[in-house]
Amino acid sequence: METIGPDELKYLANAQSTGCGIERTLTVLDGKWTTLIVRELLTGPKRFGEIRAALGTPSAKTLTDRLRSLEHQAILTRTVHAEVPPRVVYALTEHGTSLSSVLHAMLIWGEQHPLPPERR
Amino acid sequence: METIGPDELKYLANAQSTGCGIERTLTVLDGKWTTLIVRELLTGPKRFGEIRAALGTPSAKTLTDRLRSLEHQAILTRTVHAEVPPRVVYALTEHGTSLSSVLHAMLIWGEQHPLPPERR
DNA sequence: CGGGATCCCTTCGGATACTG
DNA sequence: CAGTATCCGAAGGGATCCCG
Repeated sequence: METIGPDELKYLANAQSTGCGIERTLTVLDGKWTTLIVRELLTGPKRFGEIRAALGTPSAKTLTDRLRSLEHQAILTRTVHAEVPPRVVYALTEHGTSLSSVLHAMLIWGEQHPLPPERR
Repeated sequence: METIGPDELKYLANAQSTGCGIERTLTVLDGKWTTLIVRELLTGPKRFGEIRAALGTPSAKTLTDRLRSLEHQAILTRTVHAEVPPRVVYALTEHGTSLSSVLHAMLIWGEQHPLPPERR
């Protein structure tokens, strides 16, 4: 259950010769917060403030930058409700939701492997 | 085949409340090159120069930094062969090899999702 | 409330030169 | 060959102030 089978390994081996889908995934999941934003939205659409609070309050600028990036890549949508005060809701697209497979793999790995003595 | 099932989703939902294994995985797979290094070594131990060439020749300093980081986290081992010229071989530990599940998920996702019109 | 505009500091990562 | 040492520019990300 830990590692993948021989077939998948061969698949990975082959991938390294090509442009490699891994690099594409890394491009999308770039930056310190991106992955966590996606994780947050997997449970449903959320407002700017909700996302911010859930992640440990990164700076507004940083969060805005990341959200814009994901929006441009069609990972999520941004909806502004013309109210006072304004309400902005972010929701994953189908494209973004499909990232759940990657996040799930990360979650499983992280849980099964406690941090080693040293880091960095 | 795209997304995960309802059970796994619920699992992810729960995870966001906790410290979250995802963050641990992100800590390990930090930086621009780390993930690619692991991918490279999944096919077997390799020398410094081999890794460098395979990744598109990052600077020696950068690669050294990443390799040291992974070594400290017990993701890989570094073996120096006392020869002239020296030969240094990097190999994944069992711990490192187990990351293949994560890399595999990334590979699949990247292949199934061509880059959107815009990036960043 | 959800930003936009600035300013600023830290970190990442590349370039170059040198060494065991 | 596989580094180490040093310098450096670019980008990431935080803090603060202001606005619709």
